[in-house]
Amino acid sequence: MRIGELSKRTGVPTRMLRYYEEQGLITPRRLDNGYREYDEYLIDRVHKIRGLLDAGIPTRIIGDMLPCLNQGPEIVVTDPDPALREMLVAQRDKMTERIAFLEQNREALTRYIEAMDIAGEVLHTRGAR
DNA sequence: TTTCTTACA
DNA sequence: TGTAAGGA
Repeated sequence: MRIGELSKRTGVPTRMLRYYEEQGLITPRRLDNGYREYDEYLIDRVHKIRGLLDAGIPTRIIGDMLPCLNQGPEIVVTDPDPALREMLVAQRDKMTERIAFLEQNREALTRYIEAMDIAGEVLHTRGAR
């Protein structure tokens, strides 16, 4: 498929798909006319990239992680890189902090929504509109 | 019509 | 990221 279809199927703007390519995150083939040709599996890859990006992980590290993403639960590491390991541990810790932060905000939202519902109940009780 | 590259906001 | 230019 070409970039337009991949964009529709992943919800990622073509602009970003070209950017990911620039960063070495995806490498589509080229058609004779120079158009990019993407394989089906890249849809999943783009989704994973989005997930990591949304989690706040820089594209540079995502590039290092990519080989792990394509493998299932049984990850096979051929060349253990101590430096990369350090980066990933640091990223994981940041992610943990982020999750805790999000949980707090989720609770705050829940409380506010409840307050709104209560206010709504009052209006109904009064028969107001 | 869709995509391409480059470049600016 | 969005958008514009100038082609194919």
